[in-house]
Amino acid sequence: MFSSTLALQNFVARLGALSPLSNEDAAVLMRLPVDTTRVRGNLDILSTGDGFDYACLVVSGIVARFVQLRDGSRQYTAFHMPGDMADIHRVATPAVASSLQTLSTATIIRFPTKDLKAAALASPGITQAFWAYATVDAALLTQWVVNLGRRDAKSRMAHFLCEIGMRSEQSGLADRHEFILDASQAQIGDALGLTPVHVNRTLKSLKESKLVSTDGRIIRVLNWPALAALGDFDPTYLQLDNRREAA
Amino acid sequence: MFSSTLALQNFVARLGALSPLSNEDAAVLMRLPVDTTRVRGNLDILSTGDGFDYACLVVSGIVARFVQLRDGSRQYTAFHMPGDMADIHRVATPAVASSLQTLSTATIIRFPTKDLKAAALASPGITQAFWAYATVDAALLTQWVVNLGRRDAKSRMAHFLCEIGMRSEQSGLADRHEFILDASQAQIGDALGLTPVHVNRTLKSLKESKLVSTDGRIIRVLNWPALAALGDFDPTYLQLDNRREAA
DNA sequence: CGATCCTTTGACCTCAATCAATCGCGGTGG
DNA sequence: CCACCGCGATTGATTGAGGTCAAAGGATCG
Repeated sequence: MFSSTLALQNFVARLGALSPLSNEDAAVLMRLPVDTTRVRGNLDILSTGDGFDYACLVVSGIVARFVQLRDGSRQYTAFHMPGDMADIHRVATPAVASSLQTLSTATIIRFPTKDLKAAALASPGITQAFWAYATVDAALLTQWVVNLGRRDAKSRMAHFLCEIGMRSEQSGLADRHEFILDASQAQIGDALGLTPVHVNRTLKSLKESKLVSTDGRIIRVLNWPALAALGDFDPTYLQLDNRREAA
Repeated sequence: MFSSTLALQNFVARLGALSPLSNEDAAVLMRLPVDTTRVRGNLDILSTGDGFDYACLVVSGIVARFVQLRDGSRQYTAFHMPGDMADIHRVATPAVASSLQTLSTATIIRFPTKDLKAAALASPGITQAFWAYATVDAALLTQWVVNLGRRDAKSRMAHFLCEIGMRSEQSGLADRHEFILDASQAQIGDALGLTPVHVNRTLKSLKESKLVSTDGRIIRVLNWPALAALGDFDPTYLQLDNRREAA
């Protein structure tokens, strides 16, 4: 498992990979007061302006960002995995708050927005890094748009699995060929714009094509190249630390 | 029409509405060298790392951000209207470049990324403002995801028209009840994830319901409340300057 | 005044939604 | 220990929204 410190380290390392961060900057971030909470699954983490204002770092589990429609249905707009900071954009514009929900049981660290803001104000390097981080988040959103707008169910699912696989690998918890996707098929549907039933059928079809297999919520990718091809997946947008790739 | 200076003023005013900007900061931005270009429609403005690196401010027309798939089809991920700065996120992470295309003939101002970056580095206020601006852009992306993921064609179109209407009004060029949407139905389809044929039918159906009428590329909204209700449209996410609303 | 691009409309088909039932599993109380 | 319950996964039958294919009108422009 992942400890709180490791999650924070992972986050800071990714910031540093995106934007130069001095040792002092990194140290400031690592010294932020850490308030770790275990949250049960399927719970809304109301982060909308109820006075107590925080961003949250995922330690374990998945924290999903969503928009709720009037009819009660939800569209997930991001899945935050361990090491990801959800809602960092609140530092820039508190008014644009998003709703967060745990998919399964999760561990998170709450950082008061004002602490993060103070850190940003005190150091241009930190501001730049936060912004760069938020930019990558927006790049994921962009791909999500493409996925929903232009791909059919199988291709969409393939792209989604590839993204989750790469990001699981990045978090250091798994590798792209075998990772846990701790979400129900209904939740996956709310991410992909599909009904639960069709998520099931789509997965079934991917299994029949020997692209993936599942074991509970463990996803095994049997044929990564074929899955990536089906999903038209190009990982560039994830802005992974390619220093590791080069090694 | 809109002059280059007005477009820049509009942009700086919006920045100021999102994040406090000192007079000095605003003056610095207004003094940026302005290189106005007229670009014919349907042209790609390749902004992907070909050495000459710039962000662009829209003066007239629509500049669309898109992702191109292997099969050549496109998904638009943003429509930039007059007064909008496209691609400002390049200041934070040049690696995350997006492709831009003019829909119809447009006038744009190219700002070398390095000038914007220099302005940001010189003033924390400008950095914050740029970041806040990028955050609103991401909020639009989020809505785009919801629109594609959860709404059927009529509702999707309604939401889209409401957004474009509000933003046209914001640019000072039109009002939400009558504005120019200078895009072909095929281009609208590439934004909404619909085929050109279905865009046509959807519009037809909105006209039959007396929600909108069109005259060439002029959109007239006949019943704003009904259109907004159909599209489940809540303009909060646009982060418009509500000082004007209050007046 | 042809050429080209865009809009509009019709006929047909397909992918995914909907409706409905069954199955399997982990928890829980008698 | 076992019957019961509830959630999630799975599957079948049917429907419907939107895609595809094709052709006919309008505009605009050299």
